[in-house]
Amino acid sequence: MLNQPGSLDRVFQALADTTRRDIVERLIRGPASVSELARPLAMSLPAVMQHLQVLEACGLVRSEKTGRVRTCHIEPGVLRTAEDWITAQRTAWEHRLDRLGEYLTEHRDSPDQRSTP
Amino acid sequence: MLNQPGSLDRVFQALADTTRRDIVERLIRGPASVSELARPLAMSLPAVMQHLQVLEACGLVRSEKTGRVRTCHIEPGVLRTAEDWITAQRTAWEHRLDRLGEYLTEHRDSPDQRSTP
DNA sequence: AGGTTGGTTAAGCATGTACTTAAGTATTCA
DNA sequence: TGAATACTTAAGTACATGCTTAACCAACCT
Repeated sequence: MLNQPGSLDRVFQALADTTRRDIVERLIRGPASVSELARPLAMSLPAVMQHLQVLEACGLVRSEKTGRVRTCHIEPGVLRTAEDWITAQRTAWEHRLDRLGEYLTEHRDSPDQRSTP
Repeated sequence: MLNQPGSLDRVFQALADTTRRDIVERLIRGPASVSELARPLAMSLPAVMQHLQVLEACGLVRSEKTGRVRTCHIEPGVLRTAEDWITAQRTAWEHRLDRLGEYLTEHRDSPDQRSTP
């Protein structure tokens, strides 16, 4: 749908870090403030903020500040774009296997060897 | 199943690059040699080799050399591990929405405001 | 044998990533 | 008002990434 060219790059990049995936898993269970997110993580607050910026930059997380506390929550739609790409590949793979199977049963008795039909 | 701790890190990292996703999309349609993979890509052969090393390091791609040509093919199981993580998050999110919906209909007439039930 | 094809290794370079510490700025509470 | 809380900004560092070019090796072909 509304996918800029480098959009998948950023989403997969964001997910390629345990800390960031932990943050996503936490936010899936409900919104949280920055320091709530930081509490279980073994790193400084600024480091957590930088992870949050990565997650916001790719649209996985939104946040708004009220008073002095910033509350973060997920935007689950972006997870879909990543999931969709992977699913598309896997289903393409399975279709290929199906076609390969058809080919093999059709040519069951002719022993000609080609690399890939 | 057999997931080392940093395994998802490597898979998502591998997918976080357009060139590498292009290689995966190509290999989904069937095995290919290194130079077949390199042909449509606007970069040197060594650069392609390095991308292939990343894809092999995370188990997304296997390759074997016969004669002087190395043939690459996908290992679709690893795509599953990435897909599974994302799917798990999305379903957790949907369950949360369901629980939230139940809560709201049950307390439809009591206007007490809590942040997250 | 000698050249071409297909891949590999090594080294170097510019940028990006994942932190750190130190020093801010607003809010809220006592 | 003045201290504690909740972030924010800036700057610096160490290491990883994504390329490049140059040189090299091992089939194959003629």
